[in-house]
Amino acid sequence: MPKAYSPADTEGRWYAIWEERGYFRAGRPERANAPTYTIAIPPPNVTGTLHMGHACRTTFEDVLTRYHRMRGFDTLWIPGIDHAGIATQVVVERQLARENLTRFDLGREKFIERVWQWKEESGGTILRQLRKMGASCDWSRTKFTMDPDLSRAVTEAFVRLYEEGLIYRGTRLVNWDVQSQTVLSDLEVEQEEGVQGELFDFAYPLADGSGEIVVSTTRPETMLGDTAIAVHPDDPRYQPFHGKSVKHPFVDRLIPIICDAELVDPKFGTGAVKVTPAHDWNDYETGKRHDLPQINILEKDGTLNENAGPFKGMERFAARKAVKEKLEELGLARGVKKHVMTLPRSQRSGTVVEPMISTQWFVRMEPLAKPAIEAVEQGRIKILPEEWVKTYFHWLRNIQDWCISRQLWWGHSIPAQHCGACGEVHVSRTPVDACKKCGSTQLTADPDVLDTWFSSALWPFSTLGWPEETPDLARYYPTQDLETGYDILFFWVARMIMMGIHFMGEPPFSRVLLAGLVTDERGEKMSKVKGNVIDPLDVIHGATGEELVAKAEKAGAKASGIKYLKSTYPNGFETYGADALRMTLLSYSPQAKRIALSIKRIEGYRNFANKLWNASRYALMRLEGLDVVAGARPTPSSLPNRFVLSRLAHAIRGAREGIDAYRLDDASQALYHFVWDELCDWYLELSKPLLDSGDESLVRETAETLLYALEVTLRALHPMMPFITEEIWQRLPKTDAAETIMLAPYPDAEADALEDAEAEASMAILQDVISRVRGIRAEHDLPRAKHVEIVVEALDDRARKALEEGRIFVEALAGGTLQIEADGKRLAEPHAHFEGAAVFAGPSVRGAIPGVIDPEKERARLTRELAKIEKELDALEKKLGNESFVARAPADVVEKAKADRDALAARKAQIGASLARLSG
RNA sequence: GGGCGGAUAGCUCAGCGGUAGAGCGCUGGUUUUACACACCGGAUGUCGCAGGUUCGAACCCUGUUCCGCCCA
Repeated sequence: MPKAYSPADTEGRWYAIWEERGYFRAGRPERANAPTYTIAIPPPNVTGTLHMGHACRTTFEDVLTRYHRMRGFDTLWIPGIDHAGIATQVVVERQLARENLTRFDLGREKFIERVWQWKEESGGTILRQLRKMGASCDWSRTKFTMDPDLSRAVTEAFVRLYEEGLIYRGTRLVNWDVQSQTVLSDLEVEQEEGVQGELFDFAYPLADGSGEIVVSTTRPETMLGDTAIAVHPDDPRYQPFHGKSVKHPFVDRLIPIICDAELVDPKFGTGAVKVTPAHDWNDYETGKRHDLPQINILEKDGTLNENAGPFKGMERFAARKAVKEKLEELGLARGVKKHVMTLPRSQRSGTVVEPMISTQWFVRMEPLAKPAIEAVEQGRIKILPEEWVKTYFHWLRNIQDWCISRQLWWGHSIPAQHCGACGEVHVSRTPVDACKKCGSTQLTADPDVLDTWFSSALWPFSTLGWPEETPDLARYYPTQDLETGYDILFFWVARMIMMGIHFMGEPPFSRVLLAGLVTDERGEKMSKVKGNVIDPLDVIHGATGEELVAKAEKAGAKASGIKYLKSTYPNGFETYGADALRMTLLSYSPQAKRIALSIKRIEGYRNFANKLWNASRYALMRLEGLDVVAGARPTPSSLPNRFVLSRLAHAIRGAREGIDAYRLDDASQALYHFVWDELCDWYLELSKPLLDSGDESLVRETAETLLYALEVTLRALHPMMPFITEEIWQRLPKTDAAETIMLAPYPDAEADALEDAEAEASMAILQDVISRVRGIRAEHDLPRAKHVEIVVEALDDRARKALEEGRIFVEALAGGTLQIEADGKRLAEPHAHFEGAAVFAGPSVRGAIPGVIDPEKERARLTRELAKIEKELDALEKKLGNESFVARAPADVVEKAKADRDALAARKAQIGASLARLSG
C-alpha cells in the first residue's frame, strides 16, 4: 500500500466497475420484496455543466441513496436532465449568430432540429460529470424532459387540467421579457432593489385651460398610455379638479381626473398619479376599478407601437429620453429628483421586464394549492429544515395563477388549436381535423410552448412512466425524499406537490430536504464575472493557479475577479478527490442558507482521507501473517479492544441518527471524530503494546478487533466517502462474500458494535493519566526517549482496577514506568517523598513524576492549573451556596455539582500544596 | 411596506435551559517504522446591545442596532 492515498488512482477505476456491474440499478431480483427508497434527481439543465450547487445536491442525494441501499432497500435514484426552455434556445441562437444566422432565418422546424442536434452532441455533459462525484444513479432510467414519453405526460396533464377547468386562456397584464420576447411567470421576475433612478415630474394641462396637474413617474414613456390621472378623494388640494380632464400633449386624447383612495398616497410626490392600466400592476387594478381603457404602447420587442403617436418605432429607453425632451420643449417638465427604486428584471435575460397586456394560458392555482397545504399541515410531507414550512405556507396561501405559456420555440407544444374561421379553441391529446364548432378546417396549432417548470412539476411520476400504469410507477411512486436547494422551493417543489397530489392522489414524496446555496469563502455568490467560481472538477482533479486564472479569464471575469482569484488561490488546488469534496459539502449545517465553501476545509478532509488510508495501512501491516479475517463481531477482553467497540457503537449511532434526521453534518462529524480522535489517536496507539505483547491470545484478539473495527467503520463511512472506503475495503481480509462495499450492510450500533460503559470509564481514567504525564513532559522539555517514573495512586476502586489493568498502556503511551501506590501515604505529601517531582491530580487519580522538574516551569504550570481549578470550583461553590438552587434544581443536577465540587476541592488541595512547597 | 433568518475564539461555523465547542489559523516541542496531508503539548471568547423570565440563559421572552434573503 502506498504511503499516501491517491484519489486519482482510485475514483475513476471504482466508478467504472460499479457502473459496469450494475450496482446502481434498482429492481435487483433479490430485493424484489424489499421496501423501496426512491429519490428523483433535481434535473440539471441540459445546457449546464457541473457547478458547486450540483455537487452539493449530488452528494446529499448520493449519501441518502447509498445509505438506504446498504440497509437493504430496493433503491432507485432517478437521473435526468431538463430541456431548460430559454437557456437552451439562447445557447443554440448564439451558435447560429456565429454563422450570421437567426432562428427566424432557419424557421421554426429547422431551428428545433438544430436544437436536438446540439442536444445529442453536447447536451448532458453534466451527467458524465455527476459520475465524477460518485453519484450512484440508476443510469439505465435516465430521462430527458423532452423525451417522447415525458412529452406525452405533459400533454396528458395539460389536457386533463384544461378539461377540469384548471387551465384557462386569459387576457391580462403579464410580465414581458422584451429580449427573449416571451411572457414570464411571477417567479421568473427578480426584483433588483436599491436601484438609483430618478423621478421625473411633468404637468398635464387641464382641458378647460384652468390650470395644470403635476404627476411624477420613473418611466416617462408610459405617459403615452395614460388613461387617467388619479388623486385622493380627500386631498383638499385637488378638490377643484374633481370631474375635470386633462389634455394629452402628444396624442389626441382627453384624460379624466379620477378619485382613488387605494392607488393614491397623498403624501407621496405631488399627490397626483398618472394611470397607465396597460403597463403597470397597480394601474391595471385601478383601471379595472374605474373601467378605464387599456392602451398598449409596446411591441413585443420593446419598441413603441402606433399608439405612441410621434414616438412610434423608438426603442423603449430611447423613447423615455425623447418623451422627456419633448415635454421640456413644451414647457411641461417640472423637474427631476433622485429616487431609489426596485427594478423588475428577467431571471433569464436580465433585461427590465415590462408589464404588458397579453393573452396567455394560465393554471388556476388555488384549488391545487389547498391540498398541497394540507399535505404539509397533516404531516404527510415533512419539510426540513422546518423553518421553511412557514415560507411554503405563505406562498401557497397567497398564490397567484401560474402563467404557463411561453413565446419560445424550444419546449413542449401547447396541445391546442385555434379555428381561423370562428375562433374556437380546441384542446386535445391528438390534433383535430376540423373545428368542432363550425366545421372549418382552417385550424392552426397554438404557437406557444409551456413553461419549462410545467414538465418539471410532473417529474416524480412522469419519469416512472405516467400516464401509463407501469410497474415502476406502481412500485416506486410515491418517492421518499426530495432534496434540493431552497431557491426552487416554489418553482419546483411546491408545484410537484400540487401536481403529484392532483394526478396521483398522493404527494410525490414524504420529505423535502432543503439545503443552502454554495458561495465563495467570503460568502459571495459565485459568478463568472466575479471570477470566484470554484469548479468541483478542479477541486477533485486539481488545477494550477495559472489554469484557474486562464479559465476565469475565458469565462469573462473582471480584473477585480482575477485579482481575487490570484490572491486567494495563488497555488491553485491540489488533487483533493471527490471524497474530500463530498465530506466538505456534508459538513455544513443544512440550516445555513449560505455554504461558504472553504478550500482549507476541503484540504482538511483530504487529510482525513489520508488519515483513514494510513490507519488501514497500519492495520494491514500488523495483520500480516496472523491469518485473521473480518467477520463476526469479536468479544474481546482487553480494555482498549472493548473501548474501541464501544466508541464504535457511539459513532454508528451518531451517523445513523444524523442521516435519518437529515443532519448529514452531524453524521459525518460523528465518524470523522471517531476515526481521527478515537480510532487513530487512541486505539491504534493502544493496539501497539497489545500486538507487541507476545501473548498469543491477546495478539489475536487485538488483530481481530482492529480489523473488525476498521471494516465496520469503512461501511459506516461509505455513503459519504464511497471511493476510498471501497478501495480499502477490497484490500481487507474478510469472510463477507459481498463483491462490493456498496451492497454490504450498513452497520448497526447494537448488532455490529458493543457498548461498554465500564470500558469507556476505565479508559477515560487511563487517558487522563496519560495526558497529564504528556503535559508534564511537554512543559519540562522531556524528550520521549527520557525515561520517567510515574507514581500514581487511585482514588477509587474503579481507578485502581483501571490502572492495574492498563499498566502497559500508560507505560507505552506516556513513556515511563508505572508505580502504583498501595496506599495514599506518599502521594499525600509528594514533596516529602519524591525529590524534584512534578505532581498531577485528576478526578480519580493523583500522581507524581520524581526528579524531572525545572522549578520555574513547574510553578508556572501549577499556577495555571490551579487557576483553572479555582475558577471552576468557585462557580460550583457559588451555585451550591445558593439555597434556591439546592432546593429547586433537579436532584441529579445537584448531586453532580456536589460530586464535582468535592473532586475539584481535592485537586485544589493537592496542587495548591505542591505549589506552596515549590514557592516556599 | 410585510415576512424569514443571522450576529458565538483571528477566520468559517456548530451548540439553542445546567461549568463555552469543532475545523482552519496562531504557538512550543517531536524525523516515536500507519500517516509531517502527521504526532504530543499550549494560548485564545463581557456568545451584537439593553431589559425581563428562571434556582440557573449563548440558549426562552421583549425591545434595540447592524447584516443577509424572500415577498409586495
